[in-house]
Parts: sequence; C-alpha cells; structure tokens
Amino acid sequence: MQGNRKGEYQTKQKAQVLAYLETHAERHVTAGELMQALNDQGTPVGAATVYRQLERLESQGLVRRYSLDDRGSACWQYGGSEAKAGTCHSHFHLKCICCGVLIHLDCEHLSGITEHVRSDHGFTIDPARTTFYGLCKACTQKRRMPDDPD
Amino acid sequence: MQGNRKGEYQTKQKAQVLAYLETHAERHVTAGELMQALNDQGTPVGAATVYRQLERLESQGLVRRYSLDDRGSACWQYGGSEAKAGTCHSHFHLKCICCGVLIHLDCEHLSGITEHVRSDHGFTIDPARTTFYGLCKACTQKRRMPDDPD
DNA sequence: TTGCGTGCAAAGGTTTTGCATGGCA
DNA sequence: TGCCATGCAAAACCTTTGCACGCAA
Repeated sequence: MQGNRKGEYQTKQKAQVLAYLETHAERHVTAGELMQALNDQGTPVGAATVYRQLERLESQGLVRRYSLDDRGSACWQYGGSEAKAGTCHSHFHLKCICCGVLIHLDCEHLSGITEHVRSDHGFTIDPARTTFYGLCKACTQKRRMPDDPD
Repeated sequence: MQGNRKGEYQTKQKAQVLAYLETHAERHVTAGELMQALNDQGTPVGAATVYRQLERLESQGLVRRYSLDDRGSACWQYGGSEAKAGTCHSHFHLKCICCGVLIHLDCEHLSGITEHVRSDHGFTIDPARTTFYGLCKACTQKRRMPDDPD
C-alpha cells in the first residue's frame, strides 16, 4: 500500500462539492442531487469527479455515507470537524412510507436502545444503516380522515 | 377455502421462486443469486419475472426485502408463515450486515419504543417494515480480533 | 515541469418497463 | 375464453473506469 495522500491538490471542483455539503449539513444528499444543485448554481461538476470527491471526503472523515434509500442510491452528509464526535450516526432516522420525509430523531430513549441491544442481545446496531419506517405525524392524521381529498 | 386472491394464477415460475426462498430460508439472497440458482437447477426464470414475483411476495408478507449491500443489489429472505400470521408485526428484526443472519427480537424494551415515538414524536413506526442493521454477536467478536485475517 | 484532478464517454451492474406470446382458471 | 403471467429486449438508473487534457503546486 502506498500512502500517497501528500500530493493532494486544491481544486475548484473539490471546493464546490465540499461547500455544498457544508452548506446543507442538515440534509442528506444523493450524488444526483448534488450534481443537479451544482449545475443549477452555475458551477457544474462532472459525475465522475463528484463520486471521486465524495469517496475521498468520506475516507477523510469529513463526510459520511448512508444507506437510507430503498433504491440503489446512497446519501452523503457533511460531518465536518464533528464527524468523529458524531452527528447523524449518533441518532436514528425515521422515514415516512407515505410522503417519504426523512426525520432525524435525537432522543435519549432511542439512543439507549443501541446500548440495550448490545448488552442484552449481543447485537451491535449501526445507526447509519438503520431507518425506522412508518407514518409521520401528518400522514398519520391523513390516514385517519374518512375522506381522502388528495 | 380459497387460498388465492382473485385474479391470481398459480404458475410454475411463482412456485420455483417461492420454493427456493423457502428452502433457503436461513439465507438472504439477491435477485441475481436467485436467478442463477434457478437456472442451475434446470428451471430458469426470466429476470423480469423474478423481480415481479419478489415484489409480489414481499407485498404479501411472505418475503422480506433488505438493503444489505452497499452496492446496488437488494436481498430477499423468506419470512413464511410467521410473517403471514402476523407474529413478526409485533417485534423487530435485526439483520447482520456481515453474515446476513436475521434475528427476530421479542423484547419489551424495544416494543416500548413504538409507543414512545408515537406519543412523543408523533411518528407511527411500522415494526413490520423496520429492520435494525448491524453486527450479530458472532460477527462483532470476529471484528474484535486484533489480527485482520482479510 | 510534474503528476494529480477533471471531464467525457463508455462500461458495468441492478432493476424496471413495453409488448407479444403463453398458460392458468 | 378471458385475463394474468411470462420472456425477451431495451430502457432507466446509479456508479465506476479509461483516457487525454488541464491545472495546481
């Protein structure tokens, strides 16, 4: 193995990708969304470069990769300096099977289940891979309606 | 009684797919593996049919779909009569991302989170659709080995 | 100048879809 | 006989890779 990370250049594209992820650190974005956004703001970056940068940023610990989507697309999220401290991989995600909204749930009760399952059942949960599926508040109420005006 | 719903036919292909999943209920298989296996045993089934059957079996609750692979391939596993009877709707599932084993976890602590999330966060979790991903006991210990056998 | 990074396009793999045909009830 | 299911092929996606050129250091 050769650790050739010393010859690393600063490029516009790299900055664009990182800047976008940083600016939208509260969201997960797919590679497609990222490319679309960069294109829309007038600073298009090629697909290959986007993927290569995401891969690099992930290996550098600045960005985390998630498998939140049912479909074959991965999501990335900026973690920045707190990446090691933990952002989205410290909590769980709720995904509405009706409207598709993704909810980040920072909740001690839920966070405790990782410890519980590990200590009592010997299973080490990976929050980055785990998503709760169900109905969000809005869709739960919608389902209770007798009529569906949609 | 009529076990079949209206307008649903019994076909050889459907039986093949179900039989294979049933026979290998302890394993999770990708669509590709399933097609390969059916082809090897002399009863090839077209890709489109395989996917359509898997989708149907999933919606019928006989088979569960998982996103275990980082790459673009999903996995399916037979859930069988327990799934149909609704037993699995009352508890959660743990899926090992390393060996693929599926664990049915009946645990009061975990069952309580559904209530908690509903009352405190307004989100109605569907345990039948929710799976925890992580490392099972055996694989956790395997990963703890100081030497990396890989 | 050196050689890493980029863009384009093509390849690779998984899953879906259209359409004509075949098979179950 | 009706209609659903199948199979083939092509399309739709997501992601990776090869290669020549451009740009940072």
